[in-house]
Amino acid sequence: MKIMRPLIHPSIEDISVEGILHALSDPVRVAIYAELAGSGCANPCSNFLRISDRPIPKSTLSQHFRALREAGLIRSERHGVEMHNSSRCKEIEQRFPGLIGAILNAHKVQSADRARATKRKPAARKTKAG
Amino acid sequence: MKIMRPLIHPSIEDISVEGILHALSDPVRVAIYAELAGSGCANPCSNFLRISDRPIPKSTLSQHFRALREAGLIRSERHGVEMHNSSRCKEIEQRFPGLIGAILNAHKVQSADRARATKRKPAARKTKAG
DNA sequence: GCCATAGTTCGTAACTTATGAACTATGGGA
DNA sequence: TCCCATAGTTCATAAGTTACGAACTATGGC
Repeated sequence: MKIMRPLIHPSIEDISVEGILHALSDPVRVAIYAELAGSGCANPCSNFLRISDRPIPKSTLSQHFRALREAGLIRSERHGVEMHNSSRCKEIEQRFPGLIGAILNAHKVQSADRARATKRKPAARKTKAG
Repeated sequence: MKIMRPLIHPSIEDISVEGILHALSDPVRVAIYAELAGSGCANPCSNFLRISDRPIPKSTLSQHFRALREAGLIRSERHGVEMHNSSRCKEIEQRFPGLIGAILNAHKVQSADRARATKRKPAARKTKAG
């Protein structure tokens, strides 16, 4: 029988800057994390199946949540059939003051810039830069 | 004959948060970048051959500099036989205020924590977490 | 021209990530 | 209690990324 290993949540002193930056260096994961950090309450994974322009397969989503969890960014708890995912931002704020806020703010700036650019020339999509 | 392609420096509006975070999610690259951002003057690549606990092969170093450069974090200019690498932190500060400062500060916090931990049990090395 | 120094490119082996298929885990009926 | 539906995980593997030695380019000095 397949093993369902327990959820891993690193303790605060085992969270690394590199791990945080790596976890948030993926556009889907920052988007998820921004949403979680913004909303006060815990969100199930399935809320995020359509966070990107194309729907995300649930195996992929599951791996993204694992990446965020194991980097120490979120806490996941099973509640019945679904997962309650919430940001660990207060703990991280204590260890690395200002880090999460600055990243989320930069992400917001970038989203706003992109929304403006898209409004100007709506046909241009999928460009990596410019 | 092999092509030596010109150095690529993205313009400020083409710099992405994800790109910055990815570039700085590598321990060698944050260390290099922290050094460059801290020192006022431009540094050649060869200054960093021994920044890590084990010496970094120069082909690897070259790729790390390329990653930093193409993420928009540094500017590299050839001066004679060597490269002058300097941080683009002022430009980035304009686009993403507080981001670089928070990351460098977190990196400093983490280095300090690790130095203390190493002093307590000096034999334990190479552990990823704890 | 030739050598030394600094850095880049290329090939490839090692690692990482994305995803479909098959699975586990839980709760709600019948 | 068994069966089904829903939510998420694991596994296999294909696709993509990274590290590094060897061979190269580029520059300056003699």
